[in-house]
Amino acid sequence: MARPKSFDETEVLQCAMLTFWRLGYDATTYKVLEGRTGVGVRSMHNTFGEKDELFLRSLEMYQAAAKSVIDQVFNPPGIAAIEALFSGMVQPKEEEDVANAGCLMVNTVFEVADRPEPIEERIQNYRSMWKDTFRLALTNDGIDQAEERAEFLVGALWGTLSQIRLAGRTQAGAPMAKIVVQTVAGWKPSI
Amino acid sequence: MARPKSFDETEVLQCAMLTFWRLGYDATTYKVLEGRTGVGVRSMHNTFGEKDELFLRSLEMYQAAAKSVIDQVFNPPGIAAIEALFSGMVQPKEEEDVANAGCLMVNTVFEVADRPEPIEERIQNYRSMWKDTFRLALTNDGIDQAEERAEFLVGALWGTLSQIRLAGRTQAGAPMAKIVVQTVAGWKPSI
DNA sequence: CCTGTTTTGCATTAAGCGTTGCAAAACTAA
DNA sequence: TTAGTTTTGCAACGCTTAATGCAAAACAGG
Repeated sequence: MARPKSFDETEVLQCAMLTFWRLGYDATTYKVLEGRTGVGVRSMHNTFGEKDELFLRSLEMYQAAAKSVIDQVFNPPGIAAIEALFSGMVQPKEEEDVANAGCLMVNTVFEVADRPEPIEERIQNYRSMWKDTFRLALTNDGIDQAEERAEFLVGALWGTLSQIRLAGRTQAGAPMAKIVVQTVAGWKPSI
Repeated sequence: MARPKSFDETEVLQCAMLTFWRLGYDATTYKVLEGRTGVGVRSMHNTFGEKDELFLRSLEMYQAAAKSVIDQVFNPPGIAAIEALFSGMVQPKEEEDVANAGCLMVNTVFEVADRPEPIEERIQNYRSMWKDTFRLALTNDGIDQAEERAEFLVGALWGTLSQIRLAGRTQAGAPMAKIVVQTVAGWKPSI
């Protein structure tokens, strides 16, 4: 009935998400994405709309992936899952290309100063997801003060992810970058 | 003999430094600085040259200020000084305007992806300054493994500063931002 | 083949930023 | 006052990026 798209939409979206993750918001231009996906600027703009919409959809895809990891690791929810999460973040780094990109949401907080409402809302939602996960795991194992401790754990997680990206971005931090991967239980930003 | 400048050079430089610190590299345009200092774009460009030169001089001014703080706190150099440094970072926040800007050098690592040689060199130099400071303090008190422990302390300091800026930039981190100030022993970015 | 719809490529617009040219303004020293 | 030097304001240029208009190309279905 009409001319079909020459590319897979979710595939291109994933590439955009990974590029935002690795390169940051500013450095990820439609032109850069054209170079990575082979899809023309006009076509991407046609299907994804404005840049912020593409970015928002990238954040959503990122969160969905994180959620599926949570479902695996926190099954059942408990202290053991929390331990597995944090210990899973320290691993020898094999491939050079698997960089220490940290967390897309945390990076965004650092790099994007004035965040549009939908973006900020998504970040808060993501943070809540983690806090809820921790709280449930704590209460399931009968730990008290679950609320405060969940808050503490989110702070620990996000702070750690900050440090991971910092290490990956400084020459002096290179040695650390070789043993600490931003991996969340096997989930790496292979690009 | 000739028309004099209508502004104090170091005063404007300090304003630039604080603006880079608070708003980041990108958001600090000559236009923004004109709004803050009242000095015309052309005049600033005339005296400070290209933006990267102004930024480099800002980093130098920042480091000089940090060095004078070090000279005060680490006098004499020792474990007590290290304790004073870290405990000085946790203080109730009085003025709302004193934000959690973290550390200009650390922020730059996060925000500026491709850093020119002189900028990167300055950051490394700054890091070395802190490492040397810690090493001296440790050896002066007869602590062994001073080299590794100094490296550890720099990591702890920079990581903490990352978390401080992160907290200052998220709505969810606001409660933390109220008790953790980026103050390094009384040195605040009052702007 | 033909028709209708969508994609795609090219060019363009608009905005922001760093940077520079130029001439008028401002000031000091004689 | 005058001469000489520097600052300053205005405008413009070049560049990058986001976003859009438009017409040709590509395709599915009749």
